[in-house]
Amino acid sequence: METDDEDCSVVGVSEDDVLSLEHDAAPRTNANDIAITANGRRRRKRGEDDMECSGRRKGGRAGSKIFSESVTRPKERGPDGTIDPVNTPVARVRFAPSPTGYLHIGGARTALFNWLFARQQGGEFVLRIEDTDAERSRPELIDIIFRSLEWLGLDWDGTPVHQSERGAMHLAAVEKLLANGSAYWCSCAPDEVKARAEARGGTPGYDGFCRDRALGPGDGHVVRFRVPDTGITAFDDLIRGTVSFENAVLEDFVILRSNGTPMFHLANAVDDADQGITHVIRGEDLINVTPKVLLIRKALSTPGELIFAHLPLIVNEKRQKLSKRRDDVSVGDYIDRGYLSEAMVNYLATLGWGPPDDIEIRPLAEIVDLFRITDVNKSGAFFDVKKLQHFNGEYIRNLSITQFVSKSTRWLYEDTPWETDRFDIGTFEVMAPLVQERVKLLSEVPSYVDFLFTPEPVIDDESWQKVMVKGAELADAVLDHAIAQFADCDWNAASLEAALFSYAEQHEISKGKVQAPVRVSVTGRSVGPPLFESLEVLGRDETLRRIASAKVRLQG
RNA sequence: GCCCCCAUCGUCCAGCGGCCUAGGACGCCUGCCUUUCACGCAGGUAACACGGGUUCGAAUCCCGUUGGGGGUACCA
Repeated sequence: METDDEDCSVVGVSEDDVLSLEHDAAPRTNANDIAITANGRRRRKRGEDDMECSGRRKGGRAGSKIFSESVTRPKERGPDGTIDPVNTPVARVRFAPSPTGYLHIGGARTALFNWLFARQQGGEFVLRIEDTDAERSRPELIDIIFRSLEWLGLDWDGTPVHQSERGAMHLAAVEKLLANGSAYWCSCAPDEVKARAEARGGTPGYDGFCRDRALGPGDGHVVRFRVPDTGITAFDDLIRGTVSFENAVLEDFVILRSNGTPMFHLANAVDDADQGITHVIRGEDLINVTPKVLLIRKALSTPGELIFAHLPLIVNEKRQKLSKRRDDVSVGDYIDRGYLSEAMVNYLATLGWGPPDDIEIRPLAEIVDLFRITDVNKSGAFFDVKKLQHFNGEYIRNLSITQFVSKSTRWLYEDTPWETDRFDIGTFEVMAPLVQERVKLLSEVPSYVDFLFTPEPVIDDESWQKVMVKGAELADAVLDHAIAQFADCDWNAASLEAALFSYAEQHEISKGKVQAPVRVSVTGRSVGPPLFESLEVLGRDETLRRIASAKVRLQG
């Protein structure tokens, strides 16, 4: 089939949004020119306005604007905007996971880009569970996938459709294809197909053996689609331009299994049509199945045309597609490690796309506004956990104390280094602000406050070695000084600081060196929250007890 | 093998024929701030894969090479 390369300009992309880039900046109108490149892709031209935007980044954290207000955005499109309110159908996209595993990073990104596109277009984002393969589908995973999407904040429209429940419709389509000659029954067993392929020279693929045998249904029979021998099947991709395949290289693929269930291509083509899907946004790993789906649609006389956008793959350090098996990519695992969904979604949005003003960390509402599917990259993107962590740290620091405490809850009560009944939320709340600005992951929270809730500090060997053993002489002297001073000074951070650092002044030693032995004695580690606040919270008796105990240990 | 896709700092993104002595972010390094750590601040490091065209002019357009990835199932 020859797909007339129709315009992809049905895609509505608002180019006249009013942005408010900083709280104190007056809203400005951004009128950007549209240019259509040779291959039909819409590109956005940067105007002077944009230069002005990027220069408006001083003050505040560079590249970060979590605090900013969400943008105001007029719903109506400009006179020469891309949405024709009368003739353009509402964009309707779908995320179609198959429940063969947890939602992983790649799936999350695909869902996100679909969601971004739908929300920006004022269209719909629907879910379809592609569970036609009963062997591999695990129903219990469906709910986990939903919950992961909810965690990410990607809300969907309507009720998710389960492909497995639409068998009748798929079968009807197969009947139709059989009836109009676009498909035929085949009795070749997989190993027969393979054997013949090897025999004729190693080129894999089905040889069309049963094409004209006029077989009917039967045990072990499948239905294959009759791919045209000539011609090309092409489609326009919003990200890649025109992609075309010669029909001759496509084999007659199976559309109905011998157990009577439909294959992915068939169900996919039928359901997209039935659900009124307008745009298919998915990973590039599916680009090769597109001609098959297109061929089926044509043979079924499906009206309308799908618009595709194949996203670049997210890859691992070896530049391979993320795999559930070898890579650590389950969204659930990231939740468990203390990533904030806002940070995850924000980071995912920067994989394959970047905002025109280079400000990467920003509220989702702004990303919805700025996102252009046509500006998505073509090449694979490495999932950089380091950068994700940086985003996460930014988001954590921008939480209110209340939010921080609340989001830390599960790390305070589950699998903690302390006995639950020794934990005191009030005590934690005092320390919270000091912890919040130091962690990149919520899972790190316990290590900053554990010394307050365990009977004894958990001694970190490396810290002990460095401060107490190698610096034994100083440590001993400082500890003696601390014991003497702390015995009767006022018990607050300021007094404690003055009391301890008087040693630093007397002996002309840096404060850093002086505080170290006390820190290790009391908290077990050489790093942690500010020392004097920590001591104030711990209390005089326990502080003195730990210092004395450390001295004993130092001796022994 | 065959088909498809891709190619700018280590990584992510910007670049849309002159504004590029290639910009931002993460990372890394240096310094400042500082009771540790972290934050913050000021710097630094570092890239147009290669070869041909087209053009007055190419990171940007075209072709090829090389490299990488994806697909090649009665998975999706």
